[in-house]
Amino acid sequence: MLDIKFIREFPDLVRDAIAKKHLTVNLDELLALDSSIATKKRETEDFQAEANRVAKEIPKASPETRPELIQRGKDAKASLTTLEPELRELEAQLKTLMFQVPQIPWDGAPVGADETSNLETLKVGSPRVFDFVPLDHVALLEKNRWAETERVARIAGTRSYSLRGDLALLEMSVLRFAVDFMVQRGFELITVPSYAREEAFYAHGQFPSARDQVFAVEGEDRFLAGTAEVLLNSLHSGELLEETDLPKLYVSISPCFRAEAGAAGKDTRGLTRVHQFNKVEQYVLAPADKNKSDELFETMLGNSRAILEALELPYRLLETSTGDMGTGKYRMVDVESWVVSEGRYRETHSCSALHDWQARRANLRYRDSSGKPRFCFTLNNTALATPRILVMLLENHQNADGTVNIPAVLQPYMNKKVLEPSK
RNA sequence: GGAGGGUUGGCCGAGCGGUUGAAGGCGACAGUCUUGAAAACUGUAGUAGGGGAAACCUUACCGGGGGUUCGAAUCCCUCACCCUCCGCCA
Repeated sequence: MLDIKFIREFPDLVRDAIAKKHLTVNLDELLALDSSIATKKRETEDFQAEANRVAKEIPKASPETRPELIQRGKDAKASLTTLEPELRELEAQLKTLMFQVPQIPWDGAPVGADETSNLETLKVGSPRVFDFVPLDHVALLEKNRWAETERVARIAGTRSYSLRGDLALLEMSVLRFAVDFMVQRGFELITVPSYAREEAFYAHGQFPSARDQVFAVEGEDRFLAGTAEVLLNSLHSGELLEETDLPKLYVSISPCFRAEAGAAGKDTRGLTRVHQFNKVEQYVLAPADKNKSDELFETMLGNSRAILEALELPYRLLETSTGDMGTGKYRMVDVESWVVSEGRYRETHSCSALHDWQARRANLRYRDSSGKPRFCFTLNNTALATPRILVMLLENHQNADGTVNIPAVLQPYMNKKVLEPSK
């Protein structure tokens, strides 16, 4: 959500952002609604003032003048009973539109409709040259009996995964490694539920636009979160934090649920795209300072890069285009890691800065040094997500005999150097 | 699931139909005192809108939403959350 005052003052900037992000938001309607609300509000407030005035006089009034005053109060109220619902209706309409207005993307973002306009900015490490024919991760799973794909699919449906033996342990190890890594970098570990009320999804920005990506709990106002960010973003809703509390650096780990609507036929095999996965998430609540936000963005991106480097995986950075970054975002950099079997990089991390767009929705405020309440800036980034990262770990670190080497940083968690087949 | 009690400003807490945007305390800020700090004393200060050059005027907000009334923090309905007891349970 943007500040309505900002939209009034710079409608062209907003119009430009809508175009760059390839959205269809009726800004003219929004502005028209805004001005008719102003008019109606003034009218309503006049009657409210009259009603207040009368109500104040009545206790002091003589018995003779009282009936007349009460009648005036009744008249004012009668006008209000028609005006107030009209005003409420207009405000509801405005709110609907306000929820759709995007954050202004930064100047450096490539302008384009979708991911084809994303710009590769850095490549780290180079894809391994094999002296044998490498297997894809699904073949490695089968060969080593590390998964229970078919049986579990019968019970839970498609896009479900289940790991066995050393690979199940590796999943826990790599998650724990990522948590430890983030804690070492000064982030506080906080665990959160994987579900939340509708309100939190609006605050996060996923609702209303991407509602179809979210699983709903039947008969309840509860939805399964696709990321811990949904919960973290509402953690301080309604509070008035002190500037000295900021930035708040959180790392969280949670099961994440995604409906994957519209992805039918995509990545149907293996561990790349599943309905439930685990994610270690970085989330930062920052003061409303663009430079500070930029700085934190680099820090968070650096964390993800360091994790991938520790896992000895080649990766690249993509500066996400305006059409691909998402409505609320100021800037997004995707981190993609090398998938041997596909001969390409696939997204494993996504680093975003939203400035105050989310904070306005979630009502995240702090008192700045001058004592004035301000909306915070928010940022988030993946630290690590399984099982997708296992695809990269298996394929990149495989041996000719089908075994898989464990990266040095994970060996202490596994107490071994090579993943062994299950029986 | 059943039965009660609660939710008030940055925090704690009083108020339970009209003069309460809300006592009192803490914390914050400014000043007096002090070499400085503390203590003490004095003063300032809610949030979000609208109008105005300004002084200032005005509207809404006492968990969310709705209602009763000329008038609601106070009464009613509803939802959410918290606490206590009972039942069930990892």
